[in-house]
Amino acid sequence: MTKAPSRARPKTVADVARAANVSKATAARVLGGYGVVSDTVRASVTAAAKALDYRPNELARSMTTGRSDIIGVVVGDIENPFFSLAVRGISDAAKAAGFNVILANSGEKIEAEKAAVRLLIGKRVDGLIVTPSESRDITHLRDIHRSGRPLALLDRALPELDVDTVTVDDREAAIRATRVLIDAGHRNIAYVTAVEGNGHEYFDLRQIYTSSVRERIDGFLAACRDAGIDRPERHVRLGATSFEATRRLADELLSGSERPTAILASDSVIALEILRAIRQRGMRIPDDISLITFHDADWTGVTTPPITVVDQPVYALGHTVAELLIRRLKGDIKPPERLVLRTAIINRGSVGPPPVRW
Amino acid sequence: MTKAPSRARPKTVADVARAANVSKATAARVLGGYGVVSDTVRASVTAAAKALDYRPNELARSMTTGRSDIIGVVVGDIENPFFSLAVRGISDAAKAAGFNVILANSGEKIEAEKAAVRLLIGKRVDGLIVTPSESRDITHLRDIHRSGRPLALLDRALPELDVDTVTVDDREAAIRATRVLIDAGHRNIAYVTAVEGNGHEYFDLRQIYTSSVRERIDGFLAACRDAGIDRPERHVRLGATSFEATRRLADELLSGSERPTAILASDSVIALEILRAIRQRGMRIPDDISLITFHDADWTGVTTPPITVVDQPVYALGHTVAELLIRRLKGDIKPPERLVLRTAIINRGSVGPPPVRW
DNA sequence: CTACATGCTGAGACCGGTCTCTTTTGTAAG
DNA sequence: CTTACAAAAGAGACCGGTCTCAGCATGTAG
Repeated sequence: MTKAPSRARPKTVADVARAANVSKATAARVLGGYGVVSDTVRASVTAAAKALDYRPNELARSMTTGRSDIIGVVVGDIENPFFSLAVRGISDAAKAAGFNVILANSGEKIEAEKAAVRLLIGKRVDGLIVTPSESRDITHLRDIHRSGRPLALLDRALPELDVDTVTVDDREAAIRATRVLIDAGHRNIAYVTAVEGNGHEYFDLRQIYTSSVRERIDGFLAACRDAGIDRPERHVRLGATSFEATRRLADELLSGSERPTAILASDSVIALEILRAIRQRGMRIPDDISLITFHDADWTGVTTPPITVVDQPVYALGHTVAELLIRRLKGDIKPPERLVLRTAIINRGSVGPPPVRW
Repeated sequence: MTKAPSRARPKTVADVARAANVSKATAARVLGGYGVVSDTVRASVTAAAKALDYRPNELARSMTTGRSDIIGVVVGDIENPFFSLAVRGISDAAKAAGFNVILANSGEKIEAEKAAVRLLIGKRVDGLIVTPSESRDITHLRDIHRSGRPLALLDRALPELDVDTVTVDDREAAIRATRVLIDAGHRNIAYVTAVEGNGHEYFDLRQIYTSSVRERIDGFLAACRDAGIDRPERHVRLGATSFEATRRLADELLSGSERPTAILASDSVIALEILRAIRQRGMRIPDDISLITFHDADWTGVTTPPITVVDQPVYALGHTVAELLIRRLKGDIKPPERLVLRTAIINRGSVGPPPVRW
């Protein structure tokens, strides 16, 4: 039987000091590992601390020091394997440097993102890593910066915000992926992405407030135009923000009269849902339709056929941005860096020539 | 150009009080939303706070109140979709009740788990949810409990620790899954699981210190013995703790002279690696080998054939344990509950009769 | 023997909130 | 015009650490 929750007040420095017959200041020096103390006193304080089972109150500590050794991370969606892997990169880098990580989910909602930032700032994290869900409303990010706390951006850049940023070459990646499809003979290629949009069809690039999404669409369009494809923007589909939405989008796409012969998906979660829709209609990849997706999610290698992907250095993305932030936390005052990591296409079996119609 | 990190000292209650020409106590009442203040004063304080861009210092706040409105969560591996989904369940329940969540990863290492618990306790979280990585060394968990902070256990029970616990019917689930294979005619079934073990082959159930793992193995063995299978423990493989280890295990299994005709995997990450190994050898499912895995990971439905799985109510697992903890945080003093959620088999296409040899 | 540097310890302010207790103010009854 | 009493505002202690500064003892050089 475990002891009843006695709510025993945790021991404090003062308690230890009393037990060791020294002043609070001296006990604090030993316990906090600063200043200078004689060996004899150190020993007796340490002994008293152990006897009382003393644990420092990190709250009080970081209230006076102003440091918490914590990095706050706000990501769009932890359930997306893209982010969980990036977070591991961040955690590993943080741990190596003696920092801890607090994670908060924004669900890609600007309001939740603001709330998360407010929370983390309130908890006095030393610095933040954010995946900004949009570029229109960034006052909360400006505030972080203004409060003197370092901020670093992950996966999405904000031109107006001059802070350390790590992204991938989204535009290039989209061009290369699109070219793979074009080279295979496709002319009717759909691009499906997760950004919230008003209306799925027509759009203006300036309506896309997430840099990575915009870059990719831009690359997609460029590659299409380059190949002489007419009005490629007709085939861009926005709004794949949930299972259901993606499913609806995919169904529309596959049943329409101008059914694409190839689809490019902007992340593996979307691709999976599209794949399901394709399967359900009894269509075959790559004979009936070709598919490429961003993010080399682990399952993409085990489907039949395996899926051709844009391989992003996700772990490195997280690891690098954390390193940048930590460097800043340690007092580096170099001008902000904007790193762009390279992606690569992994050719597997999901791309073939377009089907010949009657 | 954003303003240089001016390191402007954040505004405090005292600053606001001064600006509004009231006492610190009064300003605090308005800002903290407690006590009673006249409407006029409230208005002027609020205005001053806005003008100064005041943000409360949660650290200082929770230092005096003793509450932080934070739930600490320690899970084995955030990258495992099982845990990310459970964490979403926790987060949703927490958010609904006005709590925030701090996440820490133990990597299934007991030392990291202890460090994480120490950190969270130090940060004075209000309560903890832990997925204990083993049952031998639980002093740190006892300590949480002793310090008066509520603790709840997720997915893994500890008989010696009488706290709120939510698990699934692991033993039953394993029995049912094994029966599916037995009913299909299999007699040589391997069970592959992730627990750290000294030696992969022989083992004693008492050597398994993770309750869910033990329960499942127990169920597997029971079902096998029930079917008259001789020494089924020969076919239990421990140690699938990493990509590489799992791969090695799978290769051994598939190349051995007593190659199993069916495999039961204890989680989807393991199953995926086994699937890869099977594919690479050119073997086909279910003709050459049958496969069932715990956890209805999203990819299991899109492979060819789709994989038969043990569907665990993962989201509910997280949601429920969080609710239990929150109830306790709100002062409920009922005796601890141990909830066991039900699982179900989803029959898909990865189980067939064993192949006939020559 | 005095002067001064050095090492160690103690006293107490401080961080930014909360909260108790006291004082002031406003209002209505006598 | 008091008096009574509630409502509102203020003063200051407190939480548990850190950190500055002062004090004291000892060591060493002049």
